[in-house]
Amino acid sequence: MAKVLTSRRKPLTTERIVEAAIELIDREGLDALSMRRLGAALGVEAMSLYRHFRSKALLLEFAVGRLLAELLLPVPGSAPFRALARDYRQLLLRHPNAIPLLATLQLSNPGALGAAGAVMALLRDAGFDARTAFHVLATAESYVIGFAYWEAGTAAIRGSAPPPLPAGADPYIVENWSEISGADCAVAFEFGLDTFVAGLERMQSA
Amino acid sequence: MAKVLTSRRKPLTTERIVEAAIELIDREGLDALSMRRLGAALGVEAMSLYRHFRSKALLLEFAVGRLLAELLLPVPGSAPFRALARDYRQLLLRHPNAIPLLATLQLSNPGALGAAGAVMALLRDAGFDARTAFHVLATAESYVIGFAYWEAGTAAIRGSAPPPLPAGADPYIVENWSEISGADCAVAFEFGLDTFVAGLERMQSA
DNA sequence: TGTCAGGACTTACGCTGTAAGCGTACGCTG
DNA sequence: CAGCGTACGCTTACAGCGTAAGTCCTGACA
Repeated sequence: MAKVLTSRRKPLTTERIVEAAIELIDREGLDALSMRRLGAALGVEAMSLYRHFRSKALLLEFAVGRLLAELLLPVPGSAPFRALARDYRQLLLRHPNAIPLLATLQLSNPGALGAAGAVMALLRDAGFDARTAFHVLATAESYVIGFAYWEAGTAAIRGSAPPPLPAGADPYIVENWSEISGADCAVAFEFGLDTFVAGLERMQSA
Repeated sequence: MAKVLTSRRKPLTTERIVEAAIELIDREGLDALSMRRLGAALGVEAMSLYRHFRSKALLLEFAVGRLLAELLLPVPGSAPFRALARDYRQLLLRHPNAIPLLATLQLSNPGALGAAGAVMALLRDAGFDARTAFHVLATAESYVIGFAYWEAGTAAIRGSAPPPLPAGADPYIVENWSEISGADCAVAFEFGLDTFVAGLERMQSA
């Protein structure tokens, strides 16, 4: 099985392809990831990639798994619930072009299952039953993913200078436009996180 | 300006195009919306659409605006905060194929600005300052959008029968697989909403 | 040395968004 | 009623996409 390639060209492997795909997505965006361009980045023709992945969709699935592996999964016994959400957010900030990929991931993806398992174990240790833990997981994941989209959708109004107010906006928005356009995403994220955790504690104590 | 077309063909208008686009997305999915197919649905060539929209992206922006118009915006004085989130969720459930469109909408979109203004006015009446109202809006929108993705990403495991457990899953997941795969999305959504509102109340009273 | 197989390459098809230019028929003006 | 301007739909064309099918080279082993 051991290959000794004397050829100058490094052999194509699934790992190398996935790595290059993520690199290309990070650098040039999701739309820039075409099989031809990915091949070119690897010094290879597009069709050669199909030796290793049946389809582009499958390749992307592997890329998602690879990205999720960057998550620092919680050590059992620790209770870094906030830290976990923050860590996931950091992952999305490191790979903003991959957000749609992570948003549409299926729970059946091995990487996702691994992460979900770790989080649920954490929540079990905190005293949640399985179904509630699943709900908490759903809520947290929803929030982090949704917030990433919110951040992208409001990025345009967060330029250094308060941008020109779009015409026809609601009076209350006009009145507070500088306040709004000056909002800090990190603060906004923490606000939602605090609110959610406060709600969890209140419901747990009730 | 008034046109009296004696021709048999109804004239193309931006409204008719947007309507047809949404119809096509709902019926056949976002990927099925190509300029050629949209043209065909309207009895027209693809390039004719460019008389009315400079690009496909612009057309989609209008479609988003049109979809947001379906939202039942709150009457000032009422306090249907939960109802608003639910209403947005219902919109996404009515147009599941358009979720990526609504997720990536820019706040500069007139439809989005209108909705945001109404929600912020509602929050002001409830006693929030502008910045906090903006944070609440961000959190709520994030949650609803993110939850739609969660729902899509877990749809596969919610078949009528507990689906085959993927190999290599975490033991805790294996143990509670039936509990997990039997989870009800409506219940999960309400759980997160309750948690969030409870947190808001607690932070407001503190 | 002969054979085999794995992996990269070539070609080709139907699809995409859209730039550029053409033709026609309507509605206004004289 | 004649003629014109222009709004608007049509045609052609191009580069790029995912990928099915088939070819060919090269290294490994008998």
